[in-house]
Amino acid sequence: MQTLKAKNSYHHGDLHEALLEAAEKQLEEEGPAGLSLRKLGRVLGVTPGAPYRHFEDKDALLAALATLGFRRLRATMVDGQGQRVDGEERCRRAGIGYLTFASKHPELFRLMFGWNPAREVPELREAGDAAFEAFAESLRACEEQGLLQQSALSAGLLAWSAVHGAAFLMIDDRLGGCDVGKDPEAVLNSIHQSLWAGIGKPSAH
Amino acid sequence: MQTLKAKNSYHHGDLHEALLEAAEKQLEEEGPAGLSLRKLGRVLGVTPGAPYRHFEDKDALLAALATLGFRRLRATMVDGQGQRVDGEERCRRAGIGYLTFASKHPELFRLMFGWNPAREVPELREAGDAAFEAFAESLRACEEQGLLQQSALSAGLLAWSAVHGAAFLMIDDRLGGCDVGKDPEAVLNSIHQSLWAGIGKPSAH
DNA sequence: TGTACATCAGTGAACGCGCGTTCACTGATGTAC
DNA sequence: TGTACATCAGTGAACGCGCGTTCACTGATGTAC
Repeated sequence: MQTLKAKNSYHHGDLHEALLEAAEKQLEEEGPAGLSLRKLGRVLGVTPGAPYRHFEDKDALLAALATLGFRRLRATMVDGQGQRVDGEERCRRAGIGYLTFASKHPELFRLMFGWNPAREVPELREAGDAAFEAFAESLRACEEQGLLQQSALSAGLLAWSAVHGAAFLMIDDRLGGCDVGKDPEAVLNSIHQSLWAGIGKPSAH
Repeated sequence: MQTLKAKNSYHHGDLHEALLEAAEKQLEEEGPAGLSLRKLGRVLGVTPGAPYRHFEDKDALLAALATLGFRRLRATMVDGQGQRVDGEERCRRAGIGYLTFASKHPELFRLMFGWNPAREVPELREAGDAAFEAFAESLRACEEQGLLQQSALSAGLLAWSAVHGAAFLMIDDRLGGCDVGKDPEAVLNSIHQSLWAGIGKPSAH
């Protein structure tokens, strides 16, 4: 078994991993249109055919990249949540994780959500659903603690929509008019606050 | 002056408009990767060079398309709002307009928000800002009527985020787990309800 | 420990493709008189 | 109303490009004995 690149050999060592890394870099730097298998090969010092030993075609690479992204998004949210804090704080932290991920990897984030592979890739959808689950869990924690005035499902629709939308508006640089900047935590705190208390005057209801 | 296609002539009549229409159709049917100037020419029965009489390059066409999309999005929201209804109902209707637009023109919607032209196109950004303004106006109406418990700006961040996020989740078909379907009005009503009243128990605050 | 051999991950050359864009051109249109 | 002419919106051919993908191949790797 070898994990490092073998010297004096045209074997790369771990081209599979290297391709994914380089693809992410290329995606972030040049956008989806700038991502090509040939360029990847060039960057890694490998011939154009080499990637096909590791991915069936370009779509498969893209799907793997998106899947990986979802897993990292989930991890970012889960790791941030903690176990010893109450539900509301868990939600807040999950939201911050979400926005932080989006602002650090905007193109990957767009790929994950905007792109659909030509053929179905079950693990991709599963990874996406699992990411949403991390969010849903924090809401169910709230529900169990009696913090919600509605079902976790219904609150989740709004909460996820809000965080997801804020992520896009942030990376598209459309939050100029609002007084929060592009700082994930600031954006999330504003949203969280309004979300929790509602925007309407209580008296009106 | 002529508005109809001249017969027995290679002059198209209104190639500019026809290009935009065909481009939108191509975009919706085959996604952004399937949109090419050459194919547009082919579809319209015109040589590959012809489009360059009307658009400097491909980016310019795309920018024009996105600009047009923002104007229509704004119109959809404004037309739906009405003048004789109260602020909250105006918000609701603007939101429905937003979601309806996204679900009818998902690829255009993605182009409008996800794509950034290589060079700055002022009218594009203006059109985008104007669309947001339609939203903001309905919130200011609420503010004037004393319906909000916070500034229209701060409520607007959440409201816009929520509607924007819901639009993306809807067109990406990620709302399967939530009990609303893909119907714009149903999705918006759920969001609207939670948004207005808040998701947290009042007692907790 | 040494050797024979199957497997694996690369090579390198080639394929066909569709694309964006340019350019000298020409026929149609609209205008000035 | 008729004519000369400038402008305009097309033509058609060509350019170079980078791409995805295939394929027969070969050198390196790891394993069975």
